[in-house]
Amino acid sequence: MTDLDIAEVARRAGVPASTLRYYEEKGLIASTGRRGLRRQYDPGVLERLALIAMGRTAGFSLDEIAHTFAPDGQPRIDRQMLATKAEELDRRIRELGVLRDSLRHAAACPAPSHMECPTFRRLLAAAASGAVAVPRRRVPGAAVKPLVGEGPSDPTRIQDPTRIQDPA
Amino acid sequence: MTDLDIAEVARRAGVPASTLRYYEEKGLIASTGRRGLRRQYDPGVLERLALIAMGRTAGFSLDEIAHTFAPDGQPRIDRQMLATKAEELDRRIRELGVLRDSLRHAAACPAPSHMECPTFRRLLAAAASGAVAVPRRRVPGAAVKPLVGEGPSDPTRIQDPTRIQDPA
DNA sequence: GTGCTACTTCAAGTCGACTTGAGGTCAAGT
DNA sequence: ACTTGACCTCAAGTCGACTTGAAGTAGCAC
Repeated sequence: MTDLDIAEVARRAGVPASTLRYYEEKGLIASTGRRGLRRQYDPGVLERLALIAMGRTAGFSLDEIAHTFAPDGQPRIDRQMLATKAEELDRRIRELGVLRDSLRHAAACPAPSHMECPTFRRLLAAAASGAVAVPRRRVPGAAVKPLVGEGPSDPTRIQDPTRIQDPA
Repeated sequence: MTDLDIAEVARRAGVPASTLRYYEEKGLIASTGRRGLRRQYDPGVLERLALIAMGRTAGFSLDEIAHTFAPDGQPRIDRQMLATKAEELDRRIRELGVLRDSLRHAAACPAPSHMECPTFRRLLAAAASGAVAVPRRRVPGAAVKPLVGEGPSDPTRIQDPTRIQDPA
């Protein structure tokens, strides 16, 4: 048999064996059997792990990733969902671009205090205005909320209006 | 006095009051005093909160952000650190770009199974090869590791070689 | 002076993705 | 046969950034 030992899979995939057990528990991967106690894996698991890793960095949760695998194990990918995620990612990329520029500017700006630098303040305002949002407990690329359309409304309110405790 | 009540700050900054208390506890913000029990804040706290939000989305932890405020409360920003963070962000942005393209392709690709699509497999390989890494418990933009340079070495090994349990 | 209510404190809980530890098992080498 | 050592299971712990809940308090309207 060409099956791989869990240690071998761990080595090749660059993840600890404990993670493989965890993934198995979550239904993300499956072992082909045991040799003694030890899990054996089909080499194809490496591809699957790569897919999982990719999904993770794209901002999917393990549960979401699990759902993109059809019952038969083949990746049954919801194209609409992918497109949606791609858009979220795209938005996030642009946000981070603004941030990166802000950081670069702040690093180069000669103003003694950054708060006195108009450019920095402008970037700060942009960041605060909701153009940039911080994902709530989620991996990197994940977007936060649909960012409901706001008109040129109340400039005193920044960020997400849904999370207010006392709207009175 | 023009000080703001905690509820007002919460409303304007778009964060729950509990978060403000938490930030105060962590030393990120300070109240100017109390009216009765209630915290009062200088309006400048809004700017500071914006700064904090920006730092968060740039991938700083709250502790790191706290350090970028000098004891006197003025943002004393380490330019070198900013430049470093900007670079990390830049790298992350490029990674996410690859991911986004992968997702878009997968969404558009007519191949019945994505695993049979050469383009998808190529992107997958790129993702698995370490070109894209998933930040370990860290907010969005944070980079993971310096990604030590690898030559055209063993193509069977993917990801981070330092996290192996059983190197035997 | 009595409520109402939004605040207060402090401890504990939550979430996701794993990791760690204790105690046990088994294939292989000597 | 015995030892070794990497695997096994299962429960519990970790990390960061908050949130939640219980129990208490003070400003303001009446």
